[in-house]
Amino acid sequence: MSIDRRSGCPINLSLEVFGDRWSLIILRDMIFGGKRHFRELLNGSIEGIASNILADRLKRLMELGLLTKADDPSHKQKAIYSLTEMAITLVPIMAQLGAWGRVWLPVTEELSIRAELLEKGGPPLWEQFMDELRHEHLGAPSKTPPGTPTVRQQLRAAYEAVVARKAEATVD
Amino acid sequence: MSIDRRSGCPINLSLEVFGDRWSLIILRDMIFGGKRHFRELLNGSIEGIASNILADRLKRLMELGLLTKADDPSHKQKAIYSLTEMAITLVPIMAQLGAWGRVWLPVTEELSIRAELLEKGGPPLWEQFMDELRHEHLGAPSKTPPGTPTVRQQLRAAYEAVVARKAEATVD
DNA sequence: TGCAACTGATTGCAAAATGCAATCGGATTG
DNA sequence: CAATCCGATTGCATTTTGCAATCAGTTGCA
Repeated sequence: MSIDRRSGCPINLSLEVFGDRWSLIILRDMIFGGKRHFRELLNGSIEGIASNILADRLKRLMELGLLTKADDPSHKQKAIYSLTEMAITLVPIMAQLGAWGRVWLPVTEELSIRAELLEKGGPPLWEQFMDELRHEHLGAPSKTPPGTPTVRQQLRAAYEAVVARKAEATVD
Repeated sequence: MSIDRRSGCPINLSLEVFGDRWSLIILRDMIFGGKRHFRELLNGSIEGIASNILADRLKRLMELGLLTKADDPSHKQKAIYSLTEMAITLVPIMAQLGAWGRVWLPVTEELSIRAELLEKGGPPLWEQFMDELRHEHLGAPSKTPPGTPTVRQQLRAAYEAVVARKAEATVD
């Protein structure tokens, strides 16, 4: 289930990592949704992944070096998954993918608001977000000045603003 | 074979477009390799796609609006495939994918030199390249000043420089 | 005129991946 | 001590993929 090296082209090799239906969805939920546990990923995502596929992909992503697994100290049978630096540096790719999809595909407003925020913020915001992820997942010291709202807070606020506005619009 | 809208998330929808093993490879060969005919794509790529898969993906990419097909006036049964604007704007994604793969995956130098050039050139070079692609595939007037070396020429020159250096190194 | 080579595909078939539902043993909660 | 939650695993039907062979129409050349 590891890489089979169809060719040494970077685009081909990248595709061998997440050129399937689920790997990038799982990483999206971990990066943007903050999901760390099996059940969160299983029930939390809109798309509804099957548990056997999830188990298989988590294993595969660990073998490829994108995730690590550790025991959750608070709960003996709970495992906590962490992003590695390799996975965290996917943020710019996710941002570009989101920006492209927003332009060309029938995205829904609630779900594309995050992509819009990331697009507007540009590389500086991506860097801040990666810094936060390194802090959460790798225990690295955060470089962002205290008091700055986190990117995840901004993402959540933007999402809820859209939902609230939509609810209001249906009342009118 | 069209999009099934598992969810309206931009990343999910993007994955439904090219979250398979071949679609992005075909687009890569058209964008970077300048391939326009069935046989060029079939025999030209390093990875070796099967003809039925190629036919299926070309059809699918046309249905999704990423490619168009036209008769080649010089040859009654030759078809010429063109990139649409939707496909041309994948260049930044390709660049980011290449940059990521170059850092984290066992790429070969000959095949990653293009990714390196695109990374070093940054967004201005991507824009120039997209402009050239619009000229080639959509018949748009080119905005790049005359005399400027095309990006494809630069890509080719960089590739051949690596190959030549490697050949020399084995002689020494 | 004849024929080989080339054009964009199509067909048949085996193997692999996917999706779904049910289930597992251990841990925790009430 | 029963119910629930934990990260998975199993069995099975469906779908997708990969490979080899083949297709009919077109072209170049003798």
